[in-house]
Amino acid sequence: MFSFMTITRALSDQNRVRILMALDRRELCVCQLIELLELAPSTVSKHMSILANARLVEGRQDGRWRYYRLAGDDAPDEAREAISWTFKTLSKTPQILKDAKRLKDILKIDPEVLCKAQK
Amino acid sequence: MFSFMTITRALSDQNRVRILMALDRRELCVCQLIELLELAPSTVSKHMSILANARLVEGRQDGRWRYYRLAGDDAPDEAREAISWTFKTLSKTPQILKDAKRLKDILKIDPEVLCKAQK
DNA sequence: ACTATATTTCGTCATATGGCGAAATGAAGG
DNA sequence: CCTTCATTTCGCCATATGACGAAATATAGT
Repeated sequence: MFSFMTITRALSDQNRVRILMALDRRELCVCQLIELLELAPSTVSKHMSILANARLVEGRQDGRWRYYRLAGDDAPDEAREAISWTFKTLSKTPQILKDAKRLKDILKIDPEVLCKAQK
Repeated sequence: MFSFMTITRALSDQNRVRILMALDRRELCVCQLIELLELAPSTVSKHMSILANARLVEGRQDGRWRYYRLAGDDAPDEAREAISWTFKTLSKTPQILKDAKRLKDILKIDPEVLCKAQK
């Protein structure tokens, strides 16, 4: 029950759900998520720790950057099922389609440049 | 997206999830849920309105009593899928089994008597 | 080692949420 | 219509949550 509640509480914030959906079939670094959501770095970082704590995402360090991706096969069933329910439900919604479109542009920018531009 | 968030926010409270699970294959009146959760009537009532608003449960008036049951076929797919994910995930957990056991005893008591005893 | 910089942690604030009791509402029966 | 009583609504309080900026941390390159 505890891990279920951790998942539902993680999913109960719109920005975290948008992050989850943005990670569809690719990993993103924190500064790319900052750019997408237009939130402060510290806020996004907090969201990522909540999502990671619920085992919905996994982080990977690559040099100065930290990349996050959706939970893989090693994650608990509960988390993987939550992810597929979320995707099944939201893939075609306006907000998520809008984010996907915006992400296309963000991904064109070299992360190096993107991060610098954020200062 | 809005209705999805309404559902995840409804599911993000443990007492509401316990209520949902208690409604497995039967309807219950508010005073029975009060007895199960040991919360104030006003608190349970609020929880029910949040669950109903998310279309996870439906209410039915029967005399002085109001009965709630899980959303049926008329509910949106999102809600029905949320319910089945919840049941699939939690049916065998200690808290829910404990509640089911306690409910057996509560159901033995005539609602009329139960309500009076709560005053 | 020193500097630059991507991310996290910490402290703080405003708002949201869950809890209760008191009062309002609505249905049944005198 | 008046009372009873199950439930809801309202007002309040304590705590939780999401936001930010400043400071701390960690890594790459010099």
